[in-house]
Amino acid sequence: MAREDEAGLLVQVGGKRCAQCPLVPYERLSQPSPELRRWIAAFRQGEMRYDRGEVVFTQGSRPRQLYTVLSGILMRSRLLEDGRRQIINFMFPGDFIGLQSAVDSEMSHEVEAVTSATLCVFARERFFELVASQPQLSFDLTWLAAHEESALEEHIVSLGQRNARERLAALAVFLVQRAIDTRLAPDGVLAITITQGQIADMLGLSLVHTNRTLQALRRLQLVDWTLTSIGIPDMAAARQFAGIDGVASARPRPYI
Amino acid sequence: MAREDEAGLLVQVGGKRCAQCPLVPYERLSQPSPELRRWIAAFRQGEMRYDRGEVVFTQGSRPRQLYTVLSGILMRSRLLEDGRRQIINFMFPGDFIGLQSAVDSEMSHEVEAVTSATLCVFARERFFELVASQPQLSFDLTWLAAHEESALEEHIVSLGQRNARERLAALAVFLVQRAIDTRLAPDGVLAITITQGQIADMLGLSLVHTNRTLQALRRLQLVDWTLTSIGIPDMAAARQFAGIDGVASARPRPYI
DNA sequence: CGTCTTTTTGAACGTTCTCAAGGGATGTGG
DNA sequence: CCACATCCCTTGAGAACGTTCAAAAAGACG
Repeated sequence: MAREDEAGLLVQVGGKRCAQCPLVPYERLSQPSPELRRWIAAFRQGEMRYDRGEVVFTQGSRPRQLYTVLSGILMRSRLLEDGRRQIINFMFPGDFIGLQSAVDSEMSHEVEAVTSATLCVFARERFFELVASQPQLSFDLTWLAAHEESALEEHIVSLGQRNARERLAALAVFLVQRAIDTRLAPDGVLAITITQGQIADMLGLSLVHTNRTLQALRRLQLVDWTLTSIGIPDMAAARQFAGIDGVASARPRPYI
Repeated sequence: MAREDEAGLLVQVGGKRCAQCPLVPYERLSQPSPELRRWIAAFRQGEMRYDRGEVVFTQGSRPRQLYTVLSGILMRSRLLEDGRRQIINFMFPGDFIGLQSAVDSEMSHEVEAVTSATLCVFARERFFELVASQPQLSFDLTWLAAHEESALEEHIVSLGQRNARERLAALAVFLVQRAIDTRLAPDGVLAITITQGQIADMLGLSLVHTNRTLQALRRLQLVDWTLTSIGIPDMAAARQFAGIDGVASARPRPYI
C-alpha cells in the first residue's frame, strides 16, 4: 500500500498546468509575479497524489524531490526505535515539504497523507539553481521556515506547559484556524479523519486519557471533535481556555 | 539591567574585524569564500556583548537587527500570560538569531544570554539585498533553518514521549554534544550555569521533580550536572538511556 | 454478516505536581 | 566581621493527573 520512495514512478508530469494552480486563487497567499511563475513552471516535475495513510517519504530517507502541498492535509511524525511515535505537525496547502532534503541531509521524520492530497514536485538537485535565480523565492522559503518554527514552538509550549484538556483545545484551535486560513473550512468545520490514537501521538498522551479528555471537552461544549470532523462552537472561548494569545500573522503566506 | 531593544545604543562598530572572526577557525564550519566574506563584512553593523541574564530582544518585539552568535550560549523562550515560561532551545556559536524578524513578523519568543555572549549584528532592512546577492548565503540559511527545525523536533519528542529521567538525559546529551561540536567543551565537560529552575522550564517539569530526577541520574552515574557545569561520564550509555538515535550531521554547519 | 478498526468504560497503579519548610551558598551594607 | 537578604537546592507528604491493563461496545468496511 505504501508508495515507492523512489523518483518518477508516480509522478504525473503534465497534470494540471501551473496556470490552473489551485494555490493561486487563495487570496491569503501572496501572488507570485508572472516571471516567478514561469520559473516555477519550468522547474516543477509534475504532481503526485496520495490517499489517506500513504507515505510520501520515510524517516531516514533522502528523497530526491521537494514538494509543495497543493491540496489536502498531511502530517509528519518521528518514530522511535521502540515503536512509539510522535506526530510533529500537520501540513496544509501552501506548505513546503522537504526543507531538510533541500540541504542534502537525511529526513528526520516521515510524512504521510492524512486526507487525500496532491503535491507539486520539484527536483532537489535544482534547488540551489532555483534559489540563486529567484531571490524572492528564498525570501518566501525563509518566511515559511520562520512560521513553521513558530508552529513548532507553540507545540512545544503545549507539551511542556499545558495539561491534557488545554492541549486538546489548543490542537483543535490550531487545526481549525489553519483550515479556515487555507479555505478548507469555510463554515468553521474541518472535515478531516483523525483517530484518537493519532491525537494521542500528537499530544503525548495515552489513548485512554485522550478519549476521556475529549469527552470532557465535549461536555464543556468547547470542541465538537469526531472521527471525521472538528468543529469549534465558540472560537474565542476555546482560545481562551487553551491559553492561546490571539496572534495572527499580518503578512499573507507566500506562494512557493 | 535589561538592555535596550532599540538599535544602535550598544552596537560597537569596528570591534573585532571580520578577518579575526572567531567562527572562522571552527573546522566544523564550512568556510566562506573570500567574496562572501567581503559581503558579510560590508553588511555587518558591529558586535554586541551580553552578560548572563541579559535580554537580546523580547517576545512580541520587532527587532531591527539580525544576529549571528559569535561566542557564548543563549536561550530562547516563550512566555505565557500567566507567567509560566517554556524554554524552546539553546543557541550556540554559529547559530542565526532572528529568522522571524528577517521576514518582518513579530518575534514569538524572547532571547536571553545564558553565558556571556557576543553577537554579530546585521541590519534587518538589508536582509533581502543580502540574500539576493549571495545565493550561497540563502542556502546556508536554509541549512540552519532545517537543522533548527530538527532540533525542535527532537525537543517535541522529548516532551511528548520521554519520562522525566529520559528528558533530563536527552537534554544533557544534546547540550554537551553541541558544545563539543562548537569547541566549547574540549574535554567533554560544558561549563555553563543553568539553574534547576531553567531545566524545569525547558523540560516541562516542576522544579521539585527536576531536582529529584537529577539526583537519580547522578546516582546512576549517567550525568554529572551541577549549577555550573554538565559532564557525561559515558556518552554512549547516556544516549542509550535517553533513547537517542546516533544521527550525526555529515555536512559541516555553514557560516553566516 | 463477519472482520477490522476505533471508541468507550472500569479499576489499580505510578509518575509528577503542589504545598510547605529548611538548608546552603553568595553577596551587601552596617 | 556580622547580620541580613537573596538565590538556589533539598526534603517530606498528600493530592492530582495521567498510564496501564483488560474487556466490551460501537462503527466502518467489504
